[in-house]
Amino acid sequence: MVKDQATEDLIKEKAKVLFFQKGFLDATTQEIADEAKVNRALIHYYFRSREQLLDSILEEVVNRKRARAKAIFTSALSFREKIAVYISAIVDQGLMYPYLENFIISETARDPERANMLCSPTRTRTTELIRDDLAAEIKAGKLAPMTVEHFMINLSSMCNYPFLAKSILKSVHGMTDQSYRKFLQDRKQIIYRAIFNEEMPEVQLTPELKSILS
Amino acid sequence: MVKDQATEDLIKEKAKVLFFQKGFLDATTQEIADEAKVNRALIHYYFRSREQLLDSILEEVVNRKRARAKAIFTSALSFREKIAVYISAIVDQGLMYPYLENFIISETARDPERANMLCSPTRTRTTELIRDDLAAEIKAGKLAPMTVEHFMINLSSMCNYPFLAKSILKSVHGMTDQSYRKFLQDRKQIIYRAIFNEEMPEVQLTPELKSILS
DNA sequence: GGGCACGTTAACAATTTTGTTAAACAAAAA
DNA sequence: TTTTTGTTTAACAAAATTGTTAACGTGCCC
Repeated sequence: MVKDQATEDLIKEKAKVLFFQKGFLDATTQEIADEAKVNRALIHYYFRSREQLLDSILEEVVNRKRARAKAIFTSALSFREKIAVYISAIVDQGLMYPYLENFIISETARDPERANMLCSPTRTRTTELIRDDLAAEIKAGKLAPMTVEHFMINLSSMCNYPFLAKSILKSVHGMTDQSYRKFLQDRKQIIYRAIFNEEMPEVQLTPELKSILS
Repeated sequence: MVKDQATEDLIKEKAKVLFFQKGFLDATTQEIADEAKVNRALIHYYFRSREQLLDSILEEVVNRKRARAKAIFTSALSFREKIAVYISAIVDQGLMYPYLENFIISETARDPERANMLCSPTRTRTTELIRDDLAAEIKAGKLAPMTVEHFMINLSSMCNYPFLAKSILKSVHGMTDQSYRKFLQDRKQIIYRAIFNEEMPEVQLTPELKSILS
């Protein structure tokens, strides 16, 4: 024997390519196996069922998102710099994995239990990491009063929705792939301005942040 | 003979209940037939295939959205009032049909051709209806400069995303159904303020608008 | 080398799902 | 009453999909 973990990782990796990059959200076990060039039975051997493979992928990707958010929001940056980096990270991630959000949305909609599983109370809540910073901004009169929940959702709405609605946007505004990507790049500034009403600062990333965001 | 159009409408109607309200986005033809209490073959008799039933539903719902938007944006209201009404209409629609956006997003992602079909160049583009108003606001210095595309997407992102991410939101912030609905009501003001940086006005709807939005 | 442990494969079984069809049926027209 | 037209039904066929299993292969330890 020589493969072991390697095969399991390969299957997961190729499944993610199908789901997140090729957008084939209802890929069958056969299609996943083909993509990984392995026998379909191996998927069951390693993951028991298609469902559990999806669970495993969903959990991994959500944890990864959480880890990135945590790294950003516990960094030494100023509040507004953190938000700038966060926006940029989400948009960049969307450009790299265009259907990742579709996957998360559609899987949690299909079975809301999954959302609970992923957000157990013991996990770090991103909202808690910015609650005080946000309150300070508001108290200083630099931001219209709102709860941290509304703030976070304004933020993630504007970052994520354009990826979810990709085909509609492209149709409605007659965009090519090229101009769609340009549009998303522009959005980084647009989103920041929509939130803070000022220009987005250039942020110098620490090596640590750089590596976790790559 | 007595049914005809009635049966066809019934099937479509019940399918929409399944998709938009119960959130069963991958309902089978059998499940649709059960919901409508008709024989499954009738679905094929009237709609030929499951796919064409979905097409028909998707087209209807997108046209309906477009018609509402057009009614709002061609009304006699001021620009900011129009936006206030638009926000309110979208959120209310989401409360009524919680999975309608999920349906649109997942169907257009599954087959981007559909998005083209729905947004043919001959259709009225909502963006065109507000382009001039928006330019005037910006010129008057009442709004940060941005293209009408970014403006519209900021708007629809903040309105629609909270419905798409419903289960995640509820998990992350520990919301009940009750508090989730309250949260969405609050968002109307929050979204308006995020865009215009001022309180949302009370708008008196004309009877015509009232009827098309009901 | 022989046996062990694990990975891999092909074949099979079971289920689900879509789409078709021929017959039954019901109302209106002739 | 018979015919005609369009609707509804049950039964069937075909395809797709998931999960299981028994056999096979391959390296490794003794």
